[in-house]
Amino acid sequence: MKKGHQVTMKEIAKKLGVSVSTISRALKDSPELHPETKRKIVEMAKEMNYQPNLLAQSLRISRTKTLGVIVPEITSHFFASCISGIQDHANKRGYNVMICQSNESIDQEIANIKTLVASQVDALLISLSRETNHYEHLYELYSREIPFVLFDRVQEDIPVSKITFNDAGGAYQVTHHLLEMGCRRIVYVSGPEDLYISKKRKEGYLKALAEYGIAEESDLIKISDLTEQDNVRVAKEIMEMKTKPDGVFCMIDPVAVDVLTYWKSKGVKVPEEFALAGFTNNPTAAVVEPPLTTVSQPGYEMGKLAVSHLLDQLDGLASDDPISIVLDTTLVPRKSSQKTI
Amino acid sequence: MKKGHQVTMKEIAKKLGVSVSTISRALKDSPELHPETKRKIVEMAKEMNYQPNLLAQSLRISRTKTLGVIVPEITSHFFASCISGIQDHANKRGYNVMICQSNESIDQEIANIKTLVASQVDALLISLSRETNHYEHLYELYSREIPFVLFDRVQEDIPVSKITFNDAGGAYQVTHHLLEMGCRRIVYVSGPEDLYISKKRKEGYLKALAEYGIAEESDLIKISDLTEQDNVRVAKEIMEMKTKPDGVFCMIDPVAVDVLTYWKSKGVKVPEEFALAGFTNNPTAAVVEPPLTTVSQPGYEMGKLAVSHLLDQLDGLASDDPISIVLDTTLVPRKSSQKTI
DNA sequence: CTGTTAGCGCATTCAG
DNA sequence: CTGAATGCGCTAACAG
Repeated sequence: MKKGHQVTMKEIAKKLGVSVSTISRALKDSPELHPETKRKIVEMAKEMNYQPNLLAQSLRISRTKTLGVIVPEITSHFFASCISGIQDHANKRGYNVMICQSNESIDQEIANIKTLVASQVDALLISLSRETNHYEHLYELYSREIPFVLFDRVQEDIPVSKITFNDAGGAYQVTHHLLEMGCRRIVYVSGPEDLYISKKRKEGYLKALAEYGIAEESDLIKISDLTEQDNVRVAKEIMEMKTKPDGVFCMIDPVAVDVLTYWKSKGVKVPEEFALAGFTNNPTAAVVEPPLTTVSQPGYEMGKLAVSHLLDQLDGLASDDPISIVLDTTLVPRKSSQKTI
Repeated sequence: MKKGHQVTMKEIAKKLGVSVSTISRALKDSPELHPETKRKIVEMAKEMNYQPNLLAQSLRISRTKTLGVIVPEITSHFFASCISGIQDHANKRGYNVMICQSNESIDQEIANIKTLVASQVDALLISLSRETNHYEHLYELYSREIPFVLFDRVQEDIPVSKITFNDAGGAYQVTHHLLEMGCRRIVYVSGPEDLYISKKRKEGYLKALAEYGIAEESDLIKISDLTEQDNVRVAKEIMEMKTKPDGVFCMIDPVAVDVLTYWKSKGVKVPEEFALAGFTNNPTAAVVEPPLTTVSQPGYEMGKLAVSHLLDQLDGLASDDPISIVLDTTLVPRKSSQKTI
C-alpha cells in the first residue's frame, strides 16, 4: 500500500506561472507582496488542497514545533490525565506532541528518549520509570542542551525544572486525618524504598505522627513491590499482627484497593477494624465499598503547568533557570476512614 | 531556550576526510564498502555521538515510519489500552506513533487528521468521536490515498479495514445471561441512538430476547446522553416504573456504575430488585459493590491487531482490500446479576 | 570501493 | 514587488 501524492508549492507555482518563493511568501502572509497575487495564490492553494509538508518546513527552520512526552504507563489514569493536559495546552500554543511509554523500564525510557531526539522534538517532558536508578541519559540530554522538564517522577539533582506534587504534604494530610479520626497505630504501606514518592510520603507520614508525639515504629512500615500479590501479602501481615494497628495509609490507591478487597474476602471490616486511606484519587477509589479516603492529585493540571512552563522557556517568556513547581494536593475524606471514636 | 548542536554526517565526513555518501553507506552497513573504512566511520560516529536526523531522512525517502493515532479520549482506560497495544507493536516493527485525542469533538478530529497528515505520518488509526456524524474528512483521506484503518468506533460504509468488537454478540451474551438468571423484563440503557455501538448492542439485546420469545418493548429502551446527570435520570425513571423491570443492561460500564451508585443511595438493592450489567469491563466494574457483571473487550489486543494489519498492508504483507476484523468479547459474570431464581 | 551530483519541500538571503 | 540561488541533512543514481 502506498500513499497518494501531496500537492507541493512547486506545483502550484507552475500552475500560476510564478516562482516557488512567491508561493512561500503568499502562504505566510508576507507584507511585501502584491495583494492581488497573494489572493490568487491563496485561492489556488485552497483549490488544489495544498497542505504544507511539516517535515520539509521543520528541516528548513530546524524547529519541529513538536514536544516529546515520556510516561511510565499510558493506561494509568493519572498519567493519562497528565498527557491530556499536556496535549491540550501544547496544541493551544501551536505545538504537537509525541507520546511514549516506558512501561516502567529504564531501557525503554532510554530508547524512547533516543527516538524522540532523533525525531527532532523541540523539547521533552519526562516522568521517570520506577526502574530508573541512574541518570546518565538525562545528563546527556542536559549536556546536549535539549530542553526538558521532569514531572511527578523526578530526580532531584538534575538542574532542570521539575513539577511535582507536594507529596510530603499530601501524606501529612492523610495521616493527620487518620490521627484525627482517632487512629494511633498507623501503618504506612510504602512502595520500593528508593522511589521518590515512597520517601516523600513517608516524610509526611512521620511528620504527622511526630505532631501527635508518636515515634516512628519500624514494624508499622511495610514495603510492597506494588504487585497485587505483594499487596495481598502485606494486607495479610497487617491483619495478623500481634499488636493490631488501627489505621493504614497506602502509598497509592491501587494498593489500598487490593488490601480492601482482600480484607473484605476475609471478613475484616473497614473502617471499623482498620481505617484505610490511599493516595492519588483514582476513579476506583470513589466506587469501592466503602469509598476510599484518599488525596487528589490533579494530573491534568500538572500536565498543563509542566507544558506551559516548558513552552514559556522555549519561547523566551520565562528564564532558563530551572525552577521547581510544587502543586498542592487535596484531602478527599470518604467512608473508609470514618472511624467512630 | 535553544537546543544544542547535533552532529551531522557532514561533520564526521570532514573529520575523516571522506565524502558524505561514504558515511551514509557505512552507517547503513552497505556491503560495497571497504570493511576498514566502515569500521573507522562507525567508530567515529559513536565517538562523536552521532544521531541521524529522522526529519531529513524522512524527507528524502518520503516515509516517516510514523503512524498517527486518533482516539476520542486518552483518559478512558479502554482507549489507553488500545494505544498501548498500538504503540508496543508499532515499535516492534520499527514505527513510531503520534497520538491525538478528539475529545469527542468532530472539529477536533478533523484538526487532528490535518495535523497528522501535515506531519507526513505514513498511515492513521482512527476511532471516531461521538459527535462524528458526517464523514467527508475520512473520504478525503481515502481519496488522497492516505492509508488508514478504523477501530472500535467505526463507520461501516467507508471502504477501509475496520477492527471492531462483536458488539451485538457481547450484548447477546449479557442479555442471555440475564435471562438465564431469571430476568424477563430487561431494560436496555442505550447511548445516543446514532452511535454505532448503541445500535449494535441493541441488536444483540433484541436477539437474546427473541430467543426467549420476548418481544421488543419500547418502554424498556432508555436513551442516555451518557453524562452522569442523565444516567441518574434514567436510574430514577427505571425504579419508578409502574411495571417494574427485573434486569438492566447498560451499554457501557460507567452508566451502570452511575445507576448503581444512585440506587445504593436510595436503598435499592442490586441484584435483588434489579439485576445489573454493563459492558467493557472497566477497572471500576470489578471493585464496585456488588461487583458488576460485564463483558470484557481487550483493548490492548484490539490495538495490536489494528496496527499489525495496517502495517501488513503498508509493508505489502497483506492485500490492500479492506477487511473487517471482529474480535469476540467475553462475558464476565459477577455478583450484580446473581439473582436467585 | 568511493566521490560527485542531484534533489526531497520549503524558507530565506540577494538581486533585480 | 518578485525571481534566482542556496542550503537544511540525508539518500541514491551515476560515474569512475
